[in-house]
Amino acid sequence: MTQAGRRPGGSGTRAAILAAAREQFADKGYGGASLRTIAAAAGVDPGLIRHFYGSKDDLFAAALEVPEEMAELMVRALTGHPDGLGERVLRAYLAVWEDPAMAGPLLAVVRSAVTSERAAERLRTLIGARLLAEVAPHLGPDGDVRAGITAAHLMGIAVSRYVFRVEPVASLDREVLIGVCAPVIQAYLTGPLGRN
Amino acid sequence: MTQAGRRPGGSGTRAAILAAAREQFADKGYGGASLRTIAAAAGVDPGLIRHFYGSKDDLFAAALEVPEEMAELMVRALTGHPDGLGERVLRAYLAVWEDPAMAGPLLAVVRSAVTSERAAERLRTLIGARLLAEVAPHLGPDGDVRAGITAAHLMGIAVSRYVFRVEPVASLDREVLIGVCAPVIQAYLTGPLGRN
DNA sequence: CATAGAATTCCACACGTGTAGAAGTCAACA
DNA sequence: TGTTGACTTCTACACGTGTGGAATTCTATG
Repeated sequence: MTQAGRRPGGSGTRAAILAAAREQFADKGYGGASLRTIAAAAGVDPGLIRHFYGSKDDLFAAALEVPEEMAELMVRALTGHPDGLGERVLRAYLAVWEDPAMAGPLLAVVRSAVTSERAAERLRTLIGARLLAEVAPHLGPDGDVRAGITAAHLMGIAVSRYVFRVEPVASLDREVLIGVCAPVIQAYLTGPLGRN
Repeated sequence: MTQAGRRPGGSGTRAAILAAAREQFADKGYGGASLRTIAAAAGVDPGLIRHFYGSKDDLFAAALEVPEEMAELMVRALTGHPDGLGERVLRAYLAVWEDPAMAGPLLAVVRSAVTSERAAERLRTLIGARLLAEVAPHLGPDGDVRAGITAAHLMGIAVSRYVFRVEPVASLDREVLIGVCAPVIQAYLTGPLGRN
């Protein structure tokens, strides 16, 4: 078809590959996305993936490089004034999942974590090393339990709403969701812990 | 190696295949488990899978046939007296996930639902058709929101604790977990809904 | 005892996968 | 203006996949 050889002008091929990879990994997971499919989506020869990124694993690692910024956002929301903490955290969390640029890599991590141990480890670090380590100390004793259970609840919301799309949570109005869950998040983070 | 032909005596081959399939699907998902791997785990020729179950899809469907019984348990816990509802539900839920016979198929559904649309649909039916349909009416108006958000929270706990094994929830003492979360489940199901 | 059918093994096909390397073409710098 | 190196294409390999079917041996039914 097309002739071999370099194309004239700067060709954002490398970026196109990464974008396509993020998309494919996000909705098929590591195992489901193939290099040939990714290359096709990027309108590019499969060999270029190898040329730019080496192996599939390396490409995958590159595709997951974004969510640091997301952890930053969450940490900022979590380490503010205790007033309105629950609502602020929940809003920041939902905002992350509704911004395609950040939700993509997140979906990729989650969709892949069920199969690839590398992705699972990445997810654990994302939650554990960043959120827990930086936030737990601000929450007094039992801070790790507070942060951990909060993370579990938030993950349940994201998985139900954005990954598996289970009704009625998937199509629940965002403000209603916030109205119902924010007080619980607030309580998990700052209220009395459990029944006493 | 072994001669072809039927073996003497009743050989629980069919059951062995199903058991191996459940195990493999549970920890690799639909895509990750291969017929040859399943056959090897069952100590059986791959051809037998086709002979007994037809296609991989059919085998998968058979492997997911168990969780009806689990939905039954949850519904029974949910439709009892409102006193101690939260704790009762949470205990039943954790019991299901800690019983290998039921957690296996559940893990298979969750691990596969990220890739196979069939598994995702199954998960939605499991939660939607059974739990929601039978339980929501007992919870008054907003019953579907109550049940849906409760399901989301529970799913978050299971996913964190049993699928991704995110700390500290993964190794949290069960009684502590119940102590912290049961009141919230109770509130989601029967308490005032959200801030007013 | 004969015969139909179930259980089991093996072989083969067509396809998709990740990886590898060879060869061609252009850009940038000396 | 040459030459180096980055970019691009194609072809190929070795392997694993789900599926299909032929051949063999046993059980069960008549």
